[in-house]
Amino acid sequence: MNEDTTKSEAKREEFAGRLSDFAYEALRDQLARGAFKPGTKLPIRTVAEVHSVGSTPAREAINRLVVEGALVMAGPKTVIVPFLTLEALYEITQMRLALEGLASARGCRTVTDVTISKLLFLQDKISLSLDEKRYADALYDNKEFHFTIYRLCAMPHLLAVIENLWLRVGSSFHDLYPEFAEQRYGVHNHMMAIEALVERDADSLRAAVENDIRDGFRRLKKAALLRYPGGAIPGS
Amino acid sequence: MNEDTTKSEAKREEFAGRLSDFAYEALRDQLARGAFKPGTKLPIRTVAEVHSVGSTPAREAINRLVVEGALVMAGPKTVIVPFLTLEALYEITQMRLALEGLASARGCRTVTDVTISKLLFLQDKISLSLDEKRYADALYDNKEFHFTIYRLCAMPHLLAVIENLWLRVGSSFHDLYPEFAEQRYGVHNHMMAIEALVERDADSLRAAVENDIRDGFRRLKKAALLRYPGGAIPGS
DNA sequence: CGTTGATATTTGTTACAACAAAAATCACAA
DNA sequence: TTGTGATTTTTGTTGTAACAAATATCAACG
Repeated sequence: MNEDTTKSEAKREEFAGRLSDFAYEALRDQLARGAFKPGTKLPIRTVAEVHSVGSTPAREAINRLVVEGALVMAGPKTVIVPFLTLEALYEITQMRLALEGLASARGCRTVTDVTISKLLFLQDKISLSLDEKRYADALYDNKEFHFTIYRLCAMPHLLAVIENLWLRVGSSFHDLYPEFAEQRYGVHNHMMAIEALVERDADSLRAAVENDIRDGFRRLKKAALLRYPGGAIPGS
Repeated sequence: MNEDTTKSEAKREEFAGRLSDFAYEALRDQLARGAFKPGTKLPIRTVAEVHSVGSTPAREAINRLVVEGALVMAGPKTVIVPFLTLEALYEITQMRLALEGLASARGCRTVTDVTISKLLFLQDKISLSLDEKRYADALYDNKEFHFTIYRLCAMPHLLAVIENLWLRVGSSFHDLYPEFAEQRYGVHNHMMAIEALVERDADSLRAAVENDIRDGFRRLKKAALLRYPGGAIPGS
């Protein structure tokens, strides 16, 4: 655990539902935001105390994230935030290309004007966030942009798998925002995607989405190599 | 639970490792084999008793399978073996086409003669099993055939996701063996795949694998519709 | 200064019990 | 027979404690 994990007893008290879900969502959001440095250990009792839940819900939340691949076991009794090797990042990127390409191509024909308006609105927000160097906001709306497209295909199981892939790479963004986002990443690809949607051109849409994913991979790779000059990011 | 779940205290006693893992593997193998009828309820205490473990490991095993999508929640307190709707089956098939196509195309160039021999051997076993109507054995070796190809690409994360997709459709095979396997399903596609590997032709290999997946989907659909004439298999 | 080995601490695992909520049962009425 | 409502049973959730195993600590030694 690290400095970012402040006791959130207040939030927990107003949370309706299972404590396991509360702990899971709290941890997952932190991971997606890159709040943890790769390698950070997450012991049950610490997670339990930080989020003001018993050890059973804490254990359950951690286990779930391990099953989803968002956390990994570094020993028989140690769960850590994963270091993503370049190989692993590449694999996940290949899966993203295949599945997000599929989702966007499938959804293209069902697009409506309100969706296109929403995408334009989101793209404006992203640009503004980048201008003001609010990288976390930009990343959040970037995700919303993508999933607004993917939701068009109405394939919930596919969506769930894609969401899982995003979660897995999320933890790699720790402290990489500036380098990652510096060059207005994605703006051009996003506009291409919107144009493809306007024209109901599934092939163009898929191409734009794939370009965006490849672009993101290159940028993330570059930013990571800048921080871990050894070559590959160690671990897995 | 049903007739197939006999107390397996003996196996549990000789099992080294966490009881959660023991319970998980036991349940998962039953699911993959289609041992449960869709809709079967799996209460914690029952699973615990059947596999001779406490309720904590049983709960953990069930939760893990729910996260993996192999079991689903039918109510706030009820976990069941999922009914697979035609829509869900179609979605998973689309993902399989994308990911297993990716894996086979990537692995094609690294194939060796020993792998090809293994595939020929497996295909012989499959044919023999079908001759003798040992459908479960045929299905087992069919899986081994596919994953022998997929392992060639050396992408463990991709493999894990594919394995998960197989697990999710596994439970739909309950009592469908005869209809599903009757027409020597897959023989031709498998031979095409082997020939493509011999020629190191990635495109042909991908095509053969995709054909096999589509064929399986059609057969499963036909067999399921035969049993649930209403149209779609209800639930999710 | 680095290694090794023993000791102390931390940590995951599991069983269990109490509680609240959901699901099943059953009787009764339409 | 069917729907409905109350009652009984089942079931998931959570906290806790005991245990064993792994990890961290630290001192002695090369």
